[in-house]
Amino acid sequence: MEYQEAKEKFISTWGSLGTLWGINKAMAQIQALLFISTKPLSMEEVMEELKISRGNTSMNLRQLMDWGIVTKEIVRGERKEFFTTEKDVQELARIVAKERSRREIKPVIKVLEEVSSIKDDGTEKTKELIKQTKALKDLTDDLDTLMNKLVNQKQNWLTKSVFKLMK
Amino acid sequence: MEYQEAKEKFISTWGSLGTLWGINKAMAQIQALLFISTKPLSMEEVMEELKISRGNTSMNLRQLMDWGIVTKEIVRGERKEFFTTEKDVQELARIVAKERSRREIKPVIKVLEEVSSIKDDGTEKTKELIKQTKALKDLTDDLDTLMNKLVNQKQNWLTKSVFKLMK
DNA sequence: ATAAACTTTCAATAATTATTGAAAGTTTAG
DNA sequence: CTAAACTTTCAATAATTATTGAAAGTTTAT
Repeated sequence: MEYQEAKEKFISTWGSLGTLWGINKAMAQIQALLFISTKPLSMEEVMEELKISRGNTSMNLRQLMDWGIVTKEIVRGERKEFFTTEKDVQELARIVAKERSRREIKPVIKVLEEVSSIKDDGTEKTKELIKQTKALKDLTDDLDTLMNKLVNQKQNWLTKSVFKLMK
Repeated sequence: MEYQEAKEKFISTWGSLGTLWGINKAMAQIQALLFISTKPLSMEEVMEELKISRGNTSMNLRQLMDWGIVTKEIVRGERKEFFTTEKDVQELARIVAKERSRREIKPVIKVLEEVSSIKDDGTEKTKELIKQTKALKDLTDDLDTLMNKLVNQKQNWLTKSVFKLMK
């Protein structure tokens, strides 16, 4: 496999995987492109490489910046803006985990708390609703805590954690 | 909040959360409905409760069965089929984690392996592609391993794991 | 201040994904 | 075997989500 083919394969795979880590295709592809680039890229270059419109590029770069995954670079002597992504995969994973916890998991925990604390009217169906949503809330809470714990240990947290759990 | 409102809130929240665990809205809603039901439900009942068509119900129940989350129940004296979902949240999480690993993570690892093992032609960009996809592959591998380890410990695995990592 | 270089916004449109419903298929009872 | 009861399939359609491109906005150089 040649460089160009490998590059395209990587970008498209990573793009379609976007859903797995909760972002859309274009966003994931832009991030992938920056991730294997040896230098910061301009909007023009991103558009060109991925064959997407200026508007799309602009919006998705903004979202990536909102997530904290991509940052603007100033290149001296250049008028236009350049972009880079976090290059350390561990740091990347840490950012993604934190953001997903904040954006998706925390709000769900809140709803589960509300639902599971309705008044027990003594009926079987109410008891079941309370019991099951409570269990789900506890599980979600635990998963969220675990994720945040994992992710807050700097340096090789994953490897360390895997090792710990193997014992 | 009354039972009916709480129920609807739970089903719709869980439905919109579907993406987080990788399934679609209707699938997630059906699962949610079964999850808080005190008895197996027929297709008719599911359609009725969620206001969705027969075809949609049939297809999504099938998918849930493919995932191993929902099972058919035979109720004596009844011609039609009834459905139940796994009621234990830990077991549920275990099934979901395993399926996502198999369906989504493993295939990505395979692509990352292919891409990261292209011939190093000595250019900077090829080196960068190899280095970064390799790092991503290792991370994904670690996450997958961790997830499977977590999930294969029966009984309170999550609580135990959280505890372990707190030390 | 003006104009060029560049970025953002957003209504229109395209692409994708989910849903319907009716026809075809299957199973069971008699 | 036949008919009723039930389920599945799938082409058509609806709903949702992503993308475009051009106008409006911003910044910088002179």
